[in-house]
Amino acid sequence: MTVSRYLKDPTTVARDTGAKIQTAIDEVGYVPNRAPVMLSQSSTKTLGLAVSSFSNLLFSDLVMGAEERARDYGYELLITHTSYIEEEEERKIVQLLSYQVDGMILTEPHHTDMTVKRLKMSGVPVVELMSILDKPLDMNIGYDHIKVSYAAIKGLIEGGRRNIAYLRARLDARTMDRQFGYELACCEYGLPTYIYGSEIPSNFSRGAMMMRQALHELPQLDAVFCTNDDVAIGAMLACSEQGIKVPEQIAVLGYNGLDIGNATIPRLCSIVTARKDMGSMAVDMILRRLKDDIKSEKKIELTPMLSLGETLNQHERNIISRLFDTLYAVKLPHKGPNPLTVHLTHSSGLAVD
Amino acid sequence: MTVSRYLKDPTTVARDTGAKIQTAIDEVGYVPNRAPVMLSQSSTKTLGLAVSSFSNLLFSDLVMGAEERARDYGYELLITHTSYIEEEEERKIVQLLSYQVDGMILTEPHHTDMTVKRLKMSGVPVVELMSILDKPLDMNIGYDHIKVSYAAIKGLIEGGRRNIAYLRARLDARTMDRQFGYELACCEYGLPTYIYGSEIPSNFSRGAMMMRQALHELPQLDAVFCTNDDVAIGAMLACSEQGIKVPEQIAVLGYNGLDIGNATIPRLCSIVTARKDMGSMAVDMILRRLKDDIKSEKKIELTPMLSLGETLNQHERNIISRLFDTLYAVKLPHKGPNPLTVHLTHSSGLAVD
DNA sequence: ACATTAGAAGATATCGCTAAGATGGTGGGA
DNA sequence: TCCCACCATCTTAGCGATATCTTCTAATGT
Repeated sequence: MTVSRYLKDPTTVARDTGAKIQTAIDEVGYVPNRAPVMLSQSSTKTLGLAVSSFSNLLFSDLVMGAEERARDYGYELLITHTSYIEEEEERKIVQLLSYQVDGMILTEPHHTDMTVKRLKMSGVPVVELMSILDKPLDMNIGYDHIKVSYAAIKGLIEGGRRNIAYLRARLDARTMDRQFGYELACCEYGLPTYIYGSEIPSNFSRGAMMMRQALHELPQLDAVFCTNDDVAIGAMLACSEQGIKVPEQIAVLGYNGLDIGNATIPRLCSIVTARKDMGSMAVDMILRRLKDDIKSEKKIELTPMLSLGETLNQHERNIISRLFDTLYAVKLPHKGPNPLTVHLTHSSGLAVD
Repeated sequence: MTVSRYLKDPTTVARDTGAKIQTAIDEVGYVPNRAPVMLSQSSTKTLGLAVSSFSNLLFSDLVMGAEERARDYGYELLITHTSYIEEEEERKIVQLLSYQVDGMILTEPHHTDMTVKRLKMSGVPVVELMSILDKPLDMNIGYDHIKVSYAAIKGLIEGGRRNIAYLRARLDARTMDRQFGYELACCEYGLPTYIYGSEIPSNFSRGAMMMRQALHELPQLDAVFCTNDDVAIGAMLACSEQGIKVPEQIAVLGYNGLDIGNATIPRLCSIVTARKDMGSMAVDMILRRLKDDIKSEKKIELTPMLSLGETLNQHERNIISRLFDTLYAVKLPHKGPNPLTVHLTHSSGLAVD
């Protein structure tokens, strides 16, 4: 008991007793067993985070954001990945719950029935990240990828592009959302849609291969919308290989705004998502809920930005940026500054414990 | 108790009792608490894996290899990352040990004294991956990056290159090993060394920037050895931007053999490390140790391969490949097939439980 | 010298699961 | 009819940290 008290707060123990304890701890390399804490009903100061993949750089930023914020408040993360598969997510969520996490952050929009039941019954706060959902399990932060893509394609069209292809990779939910927004915009303007997908498992090469195929089949092609930046870089490589000028002949638009896009010449123009911020905001949301159980914020829809890359011309970038702003003004209940900023300012004043 | 028995093996319980239990479990979304298992001294069927980073694709392959193999034997992984920092590794290893893991896989070669003590005293099997170490904590699988780099540079020199630069990124141990091998080879042939490093935090852009600087300062440059494939791709982009022909004017050699390198034109020639295999071999090693405590294999030095990329010419690739083979023949105690193959064949017959 | 008190250390019970052993209830054979 | 065997289920104890309560120790004032 004295040891326990010493570990929690050394000043509650007599000085020389504390010294003896510390010596013994160093001697044997003692590490507390957290099982008893998990057994008692008390908080484990641990949050679970199930990202879709470790091989997509998208999620490493998210992990960093969540982990930094969690550490600020004395929380730890248990991080796992679901491979974009519902059944895998189910397994991993069982694992996380079995460790008695205090909260859970998820990045996939769809879950098995059993997963939903377990999360509801466990009573832990849950944040679903990445996409805005119609019926979130609990809390939700993300983008409406349909609307975002619709606005981006609309911007390309209003900027003068007429034959826009969509290059997609893995068939996850977000890829389909983007496709839907793309089709919506093309349809509205009576323009044709060209969709390319490939089964080669590599995003980078996949992008190049799809682009080669598109260039081969569509001499009239003047823009490509890529489901992510890896695919977009691949597409750019294919263009440069065939001597096609970007953006003069073909515009290339990426999604997520990963660092990669800043290394190419020209730099890739991409729809930037606030990955790190989503991670830290999710932790904030959960901790606030744990602290005073106020269900204030349940859903935060974010507005993307457009990166400064030159694979769209200036005029097109301006149009899309303006459409993104409209998007936001239309969607949110009241006008005001960017919701991201509002939230971060607000939450930075959050005091947990 | 009956519930416990049912969960472990449903046939040990009367059929209708089992049905009632299952109904109740589904009803409440029951998830077992693993704290009691952690409390008792019994195996948790859990291994800890501390990779250096989630933002390096290198490690996602490693995670996949380890996780698949672990699952085959009914084990789970707790995955965390150390940001290449010893103190961060110390924190994360305390976390993993506090969960009573049965084994530990690490990817960093250096540890704090306290970390070493804790691992030793905990008695869990430890595998250090990536580099061959002089004094491994316990078991060890990896490459001798000094020798590998030395052989690669020697091959470039014997192939006719005279002004070879080394482009490095983060100053981790493996980067320094590669630099040492590079310097050794250049020194042996009386050739100058040119080392470029940058503080820009992005690997991809960093590679391009370093290469631009090298091209500017070194008109005589005829080869670059890159500490990883991200940097190498960046270097290739810089070459293509300045109209420099690869490999005719400048050879580019990468390290790790990530998929990215197969999407470029020409494809990147890279030193391929068996990342996924290292993950699964590490799990094998630990499970074998746990099973029968035979300390048979303690250290496995792997031989790299050279990818088929065209950023070196055929002649150069042949020389380096031959040197890699020599490397292996020299190093291992007896001649024979590639140790990787040997091991995998052997371990695939491993029966745990 | 003794009473009082603050401060330090100890005792106890608890969490959920499971190994091992105990108990209960049924059917079949003598 | 009685007893035993067997299968199904129940009881008990124990893992390690900690909240709470109790006990011990030593120093101070009178």
